[in-house]
Amino acid sequence: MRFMTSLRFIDAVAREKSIRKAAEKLAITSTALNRRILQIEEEIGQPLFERLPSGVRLNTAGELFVQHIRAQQAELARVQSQIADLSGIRRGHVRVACGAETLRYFLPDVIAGYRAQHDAVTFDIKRQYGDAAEAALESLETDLALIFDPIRSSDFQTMAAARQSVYCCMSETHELAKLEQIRLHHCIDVPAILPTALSGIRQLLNVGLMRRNIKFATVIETDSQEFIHNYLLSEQVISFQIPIGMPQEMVEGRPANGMVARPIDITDVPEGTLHIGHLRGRVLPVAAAKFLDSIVAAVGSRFPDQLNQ
Amino acid sequence: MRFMTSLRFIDAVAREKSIRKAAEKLAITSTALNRRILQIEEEIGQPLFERLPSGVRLNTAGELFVQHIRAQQAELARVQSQIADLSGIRRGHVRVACGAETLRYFLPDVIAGYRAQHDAVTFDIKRQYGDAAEAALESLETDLALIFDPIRSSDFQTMAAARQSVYCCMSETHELAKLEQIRLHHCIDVPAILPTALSGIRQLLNVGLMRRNIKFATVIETDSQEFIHNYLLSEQVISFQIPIGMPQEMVEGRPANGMVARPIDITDVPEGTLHIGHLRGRVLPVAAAKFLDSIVAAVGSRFPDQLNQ
DNA sequence: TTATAGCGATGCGTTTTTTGCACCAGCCGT
DNA sequence: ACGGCTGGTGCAAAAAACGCATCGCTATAA
Repeated sequence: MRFMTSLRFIDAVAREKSIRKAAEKLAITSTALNRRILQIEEEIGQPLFERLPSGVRLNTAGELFVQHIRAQQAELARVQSQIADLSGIRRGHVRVACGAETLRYFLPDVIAGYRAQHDAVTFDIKRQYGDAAEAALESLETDLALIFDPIRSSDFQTMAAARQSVYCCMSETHELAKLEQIRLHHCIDVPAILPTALSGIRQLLNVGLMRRNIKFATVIETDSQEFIHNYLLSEQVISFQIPIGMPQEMVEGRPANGMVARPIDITDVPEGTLHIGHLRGRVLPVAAAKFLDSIVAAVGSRFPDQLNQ
Repeated sequence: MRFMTSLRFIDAVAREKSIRKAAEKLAITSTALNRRILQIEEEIGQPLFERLPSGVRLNTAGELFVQHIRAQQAELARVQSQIADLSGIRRGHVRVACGAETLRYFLPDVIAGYRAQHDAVTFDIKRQYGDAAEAALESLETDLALIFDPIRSSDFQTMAAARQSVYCCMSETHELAKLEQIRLHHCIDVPAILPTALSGIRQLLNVGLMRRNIKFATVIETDSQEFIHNYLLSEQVISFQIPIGMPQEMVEGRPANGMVARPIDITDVPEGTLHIGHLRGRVLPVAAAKFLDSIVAAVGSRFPDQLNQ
């Protein structure tokens, strides 16, 4: 979009906090970029950036203006999507921020289902922890977020929610696999591989551990579910997951790919909530709104007991 | 604002329904304007205008896009005003649509009071009947509206309201001036000068006339309050007005400039409501918001019995 | 202290974009 | 059939944007 160029440039400089760096990313020279910015500042009537020896930084006016630019970009995207929609071709682009839990089985499934009907819609999936996802929503970098506990900002509008209890995962040959249900005291000094402290699952676990004053023998801490998944088969360790992050047969207690899952007593580790929603007050582009409908429907069919708004 | 040029042009063409006419207004050639539009249409991916032999007309996509352009312009104005505001100088521009009633005494008074404090704020006052004012709000051509009955659109957000009963105005030498209160049957066949059928006052009068099956001897029908005002002194005719359209002493029954006002029994002619507000959901520019505060305060002090929201 | 490297700003010649003129094709009412 | 209106197009001139070289400044390192 030609008429957005200057605005996009300002946004880029605001992000990079440097004209030269932004210019490089935008594939133009710093002088051209610099002059565009000077020109806009002149039109506004006052500077938008503070000039520091190490680069630039938004001043108060700049903050306001950049906020406007981002809102404007999101609005334009929405209108474009709406226009594309009425010509029959449902094309568009959806940006999703989600945690590792939904990334593994749930999202690929829902997206594949959606794209089977609307193959002109493209996706941008970003794995982000709760607060980063919320920040991305607020800066309009993302349209939808799937966050597993906790929600901090009141600007998050939940469109669907699912209660999720924590399961203990391990190789089917693991000692604890013989139990129907796991209590935390079973896990004392059992070698465990845990997600990082930022993850919602980890935070729920911590609640239980603190309450009962229990410690795992934490072998590895990682933010890679891929790694956890593979490692469970290489050593007799336990790990933790919520239903939406597991294949259906594992949730039902049967082994899958050599692994099994056993529920943890909820008196030991409380349930968490998976929140699915967007920035409060935002009107989503058509594609994003329709895709959100798909997600809500998918959550509803996988967890029919849940109350969705 | 350089980056808005193309958008402003499209808006102009949409208004003029002709590229050549719009080009003339914008002081450029039609070819330049034509090419800008073709370019944007190409970027959007589909035409925004239908080409007719007599000019152009927005198609559905164009409607959506122009709506976006106007919202975007209003938003930009708001942000600019906000930026200007934080640099201390409260400058800005406020666009008001109002009926004839508030135009005479009320608005000049409030605006003068406001400008005494903020002389960098400029005003654009448009006299418009109710539905035209509401349309102007919706197309973002105006910021505030003061409408005297009835409100049709649910997109109008009332920020202050005042109940207003109708008064009968006449020369102080008029026969009816001797009465304390006027009943409609007093006015049978009395020569009267009336506002046009679009005015709120006229509509309230019609209610009473229909109910009692009474007719005035309508001498003149006009939309000019100025004319009515002057004519009352030239011939023994009656006219009608609401308190906000009269000087204080007239409301209290004393003569002003050779004229007096007498209340009409509200069982004959119902009270109406003066609505002051803006487009629902719209965030007003700083100047407009502050000025609205002034209006609300002024209404509150003139009509202290009224319930303002 | 000097040297250096990084930053944004600016003068100037070049390239790209936009504009205006002249003109075309189509439609409408007379 | 005509004149008058519409939007669209080829081409040359005007204007804007761009890239290069360079300046002044500051922070960091030697």
